Amino acid sequence: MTGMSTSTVSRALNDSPLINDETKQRIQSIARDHNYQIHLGARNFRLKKSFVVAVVIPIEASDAATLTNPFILEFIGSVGFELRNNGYDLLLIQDRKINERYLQSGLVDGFIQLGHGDYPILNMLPEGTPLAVWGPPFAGQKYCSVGIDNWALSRAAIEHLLKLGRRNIGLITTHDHMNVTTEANYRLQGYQEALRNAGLPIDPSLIVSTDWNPSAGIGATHQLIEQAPDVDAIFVSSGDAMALVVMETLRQLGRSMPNDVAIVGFDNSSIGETGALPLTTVSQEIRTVGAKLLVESLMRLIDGKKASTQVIDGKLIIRSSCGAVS
Amino acid sequence: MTGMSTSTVSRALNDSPLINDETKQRIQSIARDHNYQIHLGARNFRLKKSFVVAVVIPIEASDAATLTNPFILEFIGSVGFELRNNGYDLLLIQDRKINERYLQSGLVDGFIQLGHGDYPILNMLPEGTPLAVWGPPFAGQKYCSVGIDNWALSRAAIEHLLKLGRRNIGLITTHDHMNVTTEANYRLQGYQEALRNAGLPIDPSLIVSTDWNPSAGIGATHQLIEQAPDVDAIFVSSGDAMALVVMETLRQLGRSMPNDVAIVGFDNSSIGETGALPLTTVSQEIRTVGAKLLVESLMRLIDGKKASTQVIDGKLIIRSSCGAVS
DNA sequence: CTCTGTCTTGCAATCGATTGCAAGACTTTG
DNA sequence: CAAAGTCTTGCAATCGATTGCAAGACAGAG
Repeated sequence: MTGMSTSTVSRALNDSPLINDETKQRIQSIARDHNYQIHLGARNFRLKKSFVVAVVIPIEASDAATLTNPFILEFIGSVGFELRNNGYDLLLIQDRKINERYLQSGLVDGFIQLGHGDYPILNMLPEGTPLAVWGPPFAGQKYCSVGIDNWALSRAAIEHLLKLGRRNIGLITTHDHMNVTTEANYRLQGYQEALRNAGLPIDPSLIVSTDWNPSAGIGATHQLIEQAPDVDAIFVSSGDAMALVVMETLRQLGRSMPNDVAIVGFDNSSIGETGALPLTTVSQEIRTVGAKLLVESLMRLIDGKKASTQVIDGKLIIRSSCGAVS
Repeated sequence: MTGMSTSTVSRALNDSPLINDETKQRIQSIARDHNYQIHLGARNFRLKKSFVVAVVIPIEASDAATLTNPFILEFIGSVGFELRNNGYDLLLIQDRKINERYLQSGLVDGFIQLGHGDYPILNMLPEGTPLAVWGPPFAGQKYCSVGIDNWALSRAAIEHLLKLGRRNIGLITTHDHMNVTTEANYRLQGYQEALRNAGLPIDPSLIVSTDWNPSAGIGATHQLIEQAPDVDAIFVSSGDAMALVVMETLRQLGRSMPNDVAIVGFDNSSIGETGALPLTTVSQEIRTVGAKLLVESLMRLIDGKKASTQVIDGKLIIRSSCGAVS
């Protein structure tokens, strides 16, 4: 050692006011010279903190589709950036639900989950579990979430198409869209509300559901064209990656865009920006606002404070895949 | 407690042969009933292990391009899957280089890094640092890496184009391609070797370098077409995402594919598969082989064994973006 | 010179597990 | 019945930090 006791050294390194300035300097410089690294495992154990947050992402190696979703990487990257700004590390958990084991075992201080996953499970968590979920609020939800208003933004997307004179607007959604506690359902509701407000009927043949895999857009497009040959716009609410596949399939089917069919996607992925026809889409603003609020909320919860569910402003980003405004 | 001492309980839960079977059952069932969770922080502290691996990925929130690279998500997902199979968690570190602090402080047991990053830095790490890097081997490298033979596969890609009768083959690469310890350089070497073997000159006007952002493909394509108007094939060695942008730009410039220009990409991202013109590309086989070997190597290093650098078989995946074989 | 108060520093407990060693109970053998 | 051996269990140290409390050194006041 430095001739001092461990308590003095500990206090010196933590810049405690109890320690004489001179001693402090000396100890700190010795630590520096010897390239001393505090053992965070021991420290965290003693302090009952880990300074690690579990980020729960529904990707599975067995399911190629999930490893393909560009929104997920953007989510991980921007949340990780905000966590680091707050002095936390990111433990990535590939699962559809949070596992309390990580919290109870002292491995992490809290959870951030992408999507509500299995909604009832989250609601049954013990009170006080620090958890911030990315997604829109649902009725009766007992935990904190941050997300855009999927319903309103979907309505805005459809209203945009209506304003452009489109009348046979198709919807491509995911199989879970009838489950009330899903984003897909909110997007469906927004779609339906916009049509109702415009006095148009809800035509079931204009609605097609698929799984999450972007390539499922091929079959969905064929099905939609078959069921509703006069479709003049498609809202691909399952994301931009699938929207690109839909556009390509339409092209092969001899439909021109945006003239014959206008397209709107979801997520504002960069892949939609530089394609053949830049994609009109809904931005979730995860990188600009979402990640920051999500992490801020979790930090409050970890500190034992309250954090309320927030709805942030998304954006309808208008590019040429819908044609010019008429 | 259960009436037993902590040592007995500890041994019972760890299924030690020292403990009477009956006692063991009783303790285990009590633990189950009380929903006991071992405190891994304490255990890991005692055992001087963390069962966490740091995965170092060069993504930055400030740099949108990196959050866009589809290969990165595939890498994270498949490495995470393999780690979990080995009982390890994944700590995501967004940086271009590993930080020994994580190891010394007991937070992680080892590192997996995507790409060699700053090659000399890795070579100066203290011996015994458990590190497995994804990438091709470089001369004088002192650490373990796993990756495909970028040189050979690039040569194979060009040979494929030559066989199809292409003679003015362009290369889009990244700015670091003249640095000998980069993948970009290996890809350049493969390109040049194939041309040399075919008795063709290396024409500098056929080589254009860009940054990593896929949208940089627009400018690169314009530059290439201007410098070499008779280009009849382009090897986009910077990845499939950029290859798609290049194809779109060519289309806008009035070139038809694959007739006027054949295209080969890199990484075999799913976005290239379902596009207008399915993309011929080089697969790094990360999901099928790479992640497994990478994690296996790291496990050996963590156990104090040796792990040798490996070159795995990549694949040239032939789709229609080069036209039919003539 | 003594008493009190301020500054520094060290002692020792603590966090929650694991584990070498000792010791008690019980069984087997001579 | 005693000695030796086998099975179980508990004691206590340990991992590397933090921190409440005690105690020593020193200065200033009375």
